[in-house]
Amino acid sequence: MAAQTPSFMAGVPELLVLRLLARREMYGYELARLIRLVTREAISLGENVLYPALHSLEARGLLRARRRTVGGRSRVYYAITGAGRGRLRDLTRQWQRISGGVATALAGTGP
Amino acid sequence: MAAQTPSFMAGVPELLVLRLLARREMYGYELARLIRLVTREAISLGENVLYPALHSLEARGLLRARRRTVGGRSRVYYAITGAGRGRLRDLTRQWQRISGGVATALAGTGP
DNA sequence: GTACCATACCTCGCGCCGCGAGGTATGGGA
DNA sequence: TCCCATACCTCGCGGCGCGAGGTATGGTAC
Repeated sequence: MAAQTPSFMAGVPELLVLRLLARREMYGYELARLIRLVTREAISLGENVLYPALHSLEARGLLRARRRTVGGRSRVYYAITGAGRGRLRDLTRQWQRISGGVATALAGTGP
Repeated sequence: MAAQTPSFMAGVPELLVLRLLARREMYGYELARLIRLVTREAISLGENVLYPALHSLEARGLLRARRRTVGGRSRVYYAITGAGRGRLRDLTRQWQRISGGVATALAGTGP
């Protein structure tokens, strides 16, 4: 098990993307910046992580994509679907269970 | 990206094992039960996860293993090393950063 | 007008790691 | 004798983050 640089990041991009798109439609680059902002720099998703994630989510029917041109710039806007919202609920529950469990374990007595 | 059943578990076994062994020496089977107990059933590590993790941690010098026979049963006891404690500090910091970031993002306004 | 940076999108491949599925051996109670 | 809890183990799949790279355009500075 256990990498030199263990991630704790598995599944997090999917969760954050769904969560932010549940508020409003956005495009990739915007999402990347917002994630840094909303996590107070704690989490920064590279575009090599973000774009494949968006494509996968779209292919699975959790997002819908449409290309728009705004101010001479072509952007791909993503919106969450009904299935996406269901998935978001599941992931949120799972995240809270796991992170709660770890928090409890870390809080135990000892150094 | 994104599996059907996304884990949120990456790195967690390593973190929990180091944390519990920082309290006292233990053997694998005992660890498995204690993790379920200490996380209030939120996290359950299968032995297919736990044993490879222990072997990897030992190979990397973060744990020390010794075989003991107790009550007619042969057990492999693991103890954390100095390097292991350093690693535990790093992992704990990383975990708090990531999980804090996610919590902040999830807490944002809107469903 | 051309150099440069921010914007905005993309792909390939590596390597890690959880996890399902399976296996072995022993002690003790029904 | 059967069966369960204890106690250890391995193999292989598949997902996914991430490093490293690539393309194209608009606006600003020199």
